[in-house]
Amino acid sequence: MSASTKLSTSVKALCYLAQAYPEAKSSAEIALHINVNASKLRKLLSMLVKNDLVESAKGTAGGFLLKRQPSLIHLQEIYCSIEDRKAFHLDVNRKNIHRDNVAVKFNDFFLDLFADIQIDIEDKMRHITLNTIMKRTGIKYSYKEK
Amino acid sequence: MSASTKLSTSVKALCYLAQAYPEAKSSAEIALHINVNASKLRKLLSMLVKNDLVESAKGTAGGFLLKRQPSLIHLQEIYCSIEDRKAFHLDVNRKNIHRDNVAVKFNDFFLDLFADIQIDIEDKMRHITLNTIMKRTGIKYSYKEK
DNA sequence: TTAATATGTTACACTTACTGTAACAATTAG
DNA sequence: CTAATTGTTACAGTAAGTGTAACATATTAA
Repeated sequence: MSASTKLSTSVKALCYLAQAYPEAKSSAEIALHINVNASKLRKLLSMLVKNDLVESAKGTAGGFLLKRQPSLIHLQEIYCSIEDRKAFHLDVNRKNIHRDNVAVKFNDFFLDLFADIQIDIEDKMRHITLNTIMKRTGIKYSYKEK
Repeated sequence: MSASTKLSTSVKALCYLAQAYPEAKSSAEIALHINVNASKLRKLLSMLVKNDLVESAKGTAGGFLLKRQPSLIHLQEIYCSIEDRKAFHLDVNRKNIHRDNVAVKFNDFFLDLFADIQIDIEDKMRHITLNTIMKRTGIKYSYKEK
């Protein structure tokens, strides 16, 4: 699953949970609704659980529940929860990093550049909340305090 | 070869050509110097030739030659020459794009977002020239008009 | 004309990564 | 105890990436 697919799948699932709130939804039901494999979805959701965006309960009446209201969940959190490898992953050739000083400086240069780019991307995402996305896509907003 | 590896390899090769200017260098010699496979390097260089950053000559006295001075070559050109797939390649699930209106709006949302990010990345790269990189990495600048 | 050299492209075997699905242990509720 | 559910692992099948070699094309020099 590419980074973009993972991100959009996660967002769709979160929107669905916001809609369903405060009712918990099973991975099977979410998967059916957003048209992905339930097992795959559980992998994504488990990461969102670890990052405190979603809570989960096992067992008969279990399922997934949004842990925060949509206006307090931004895209950067979602992205960082599901993706540790960066968009512009640095895999500059490390074989010759000890060859000479110039190779090291090249490496440092690109490392800095890619880090900068990564910061820009995350800044952009930090300003987009789940709420924004729901309004933009016309999803009915039914999250209210328990 | 990942996007970042392709980019840094290309930049190293271009710096070497700037250094060697106006002498043409063969792929074998460049490859030896920057420690990559010559055939692979030729693939990259052929793309730079098509995008007018480098000129090439076949035959005995052939090789590759920088076509523009380093201050007039910026990273965005190099990046776009060797990479048509975008850093944040959109492959949002297209299977269910016809399912309903919400899926279409989700798709549009992410398409816009990723396009924005791409523009930011390319803007950043547009402000970095080969000259900048050479200075930063301490490579001697020996490009002069023929 | 022939030999040598170089680019540009194709091919191919090898390996690695991705994909989709299933399976199952752990946990919970009734 | 049974049914349901999460969270994780496994696995076969497929796709993608990797490194190298091979070769057609072009050019120069002898």
